[in-house]
Amino acid sequence: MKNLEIAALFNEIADLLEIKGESTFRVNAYRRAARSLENLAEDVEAVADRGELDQIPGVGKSLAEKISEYLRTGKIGYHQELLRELPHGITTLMRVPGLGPKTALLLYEHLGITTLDQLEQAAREGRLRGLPRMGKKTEENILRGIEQVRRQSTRLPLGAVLPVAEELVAALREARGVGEVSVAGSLRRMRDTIGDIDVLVTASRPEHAMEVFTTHPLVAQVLSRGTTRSSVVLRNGMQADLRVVERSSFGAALQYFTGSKDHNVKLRERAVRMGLKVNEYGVFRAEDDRRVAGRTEEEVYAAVKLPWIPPELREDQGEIEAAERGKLPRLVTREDIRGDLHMHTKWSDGQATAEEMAHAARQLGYEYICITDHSQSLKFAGGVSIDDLRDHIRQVRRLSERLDGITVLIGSEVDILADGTLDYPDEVLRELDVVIASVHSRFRMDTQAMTDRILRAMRNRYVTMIGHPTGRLLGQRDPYSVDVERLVAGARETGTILELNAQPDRLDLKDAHVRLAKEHGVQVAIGTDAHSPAELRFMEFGVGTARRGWLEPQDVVNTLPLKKLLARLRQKRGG
DNA sequence: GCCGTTTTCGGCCCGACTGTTTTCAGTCG
Repeated sequence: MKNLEIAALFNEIADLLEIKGESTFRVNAYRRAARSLENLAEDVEAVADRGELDQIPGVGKSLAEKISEYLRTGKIGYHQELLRELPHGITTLMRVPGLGPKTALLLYEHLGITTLDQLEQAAREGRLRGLPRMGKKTEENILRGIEQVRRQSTRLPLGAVLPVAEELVAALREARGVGEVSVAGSLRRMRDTIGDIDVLVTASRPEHAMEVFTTHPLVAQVLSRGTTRSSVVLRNGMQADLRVVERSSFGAALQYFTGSKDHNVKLRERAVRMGLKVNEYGVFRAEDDRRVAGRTEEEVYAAVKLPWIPPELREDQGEIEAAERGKLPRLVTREDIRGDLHMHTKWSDGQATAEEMAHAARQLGYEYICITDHSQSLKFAGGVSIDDLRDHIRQVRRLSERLDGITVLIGSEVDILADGTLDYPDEVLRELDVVIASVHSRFRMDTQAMTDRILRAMRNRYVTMIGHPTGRLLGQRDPYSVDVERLVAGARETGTILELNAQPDRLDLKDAHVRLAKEHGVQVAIGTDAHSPAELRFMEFGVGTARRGWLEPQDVVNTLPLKKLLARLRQKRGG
């Protein structure tokens, strides 16, 4: 999969063009195409083979040609040309917050700086302050910025950020004079990773809200503090922004700062065509600047003749067109979820008993759960022997009889062995309600072998679903090399469900793949893979990702009531 | 460089904040 490699090259070309002072529109064209490639569910090579590169949003004739060139030669000539004018390292300077293309060029031309190390040294020696528009303060900011880049250059998983954001939101809700409070940005869109936290409030005393925010115990450093916006760095290294907006503009500001950028650009272009102007203060008539909307998001969308669009869809992936035609999906919600089919207990590497998990699930309002401990070969995770599994089956059946208000099913998360066979024989699998087949070993196979391996497991009639189908661990491990399109096609053929694993560092399948599954009529099961009662709450992250993949309740098997679920689970076995 | 209910040229978002300046450039979102 060369999607990310090409996206990175386009981003570097954009940086280089920006440093050269090229038209921002041209620069943005490269950035937009890069984002498109990052979000593409498909292998760009497959798109190229079909001759459909120019169908990718933001990719026209010129960029399609550059993509083909890269696929052919592993290089982009234009990129090489730019690198003959400017050194590669100069773009890394732009990763320092507050340091943009103009400053990068200045540093290079005057001091020959092309690396963070050189920049740090120059700043420490006080050599920056002699340059135009550079003072002592800028020097200090650059040093702090370098530290920030080194400490944490990547985005954090949604699951690590949401609790922190909720703490900030709670503190602001309690602050005197604060009215509305909402997170915005990628957090509100439930992206799998988050770059920074955006919070919006209305406040009768803005300075007090700013005080509460900038002095919160989670704050490590205040970057800026104004009357309408303040920025801080939190203890976890992440940046957080608070904006105070007028009540009459709250909806417009929320829409604006929720993004995504591409969604907003398209929305504003639509507004312009309708003789309107959309900004963070409201929707205005172009002719006389009269405000026609702004208090709520619904109002803003209505002003451009669209229904309200759920934040999870706002990625310019066809949602505006769907809204226009009244074809927005009725997205699945947490309340639609009736049970959780993937969790572990003390029988393998979990922390609680089956009964404790069942009680916790009942608290969440579930009708059913399924206990799915690891299979025998997964020794380090306490894999269950066949004899023990038979005992567990009896115990869970008794437990389910005994408990009121919830049904406990028994299953297993069975290893897919290197050759695609399973870690228990069929006569054991057939006694289980749910068989989740997962890859936990031999990650480094090539695409063909890995895909064949999983497809073989799918062809087993007792395999209900494939667990965490791509094996990624956000920020820790890349997905194993697998052809998701072939997996989806295989799932479709065999009637196998694909899991959307809701562990915050997995979220696997990811949003784009979830959508691909839906488009091919493949159903998904959202499972938490919980290893403790508390982790059952990870369902929220899974639902967020499902919504980003446009899933409706009927696309998710664990929205089914128990009877229908059992029928669905038996379907593949042929009754 | 892309894109099209203003279609093959001429748009493409724009306001807030900082640090330096003495009226604004650079950066960010």
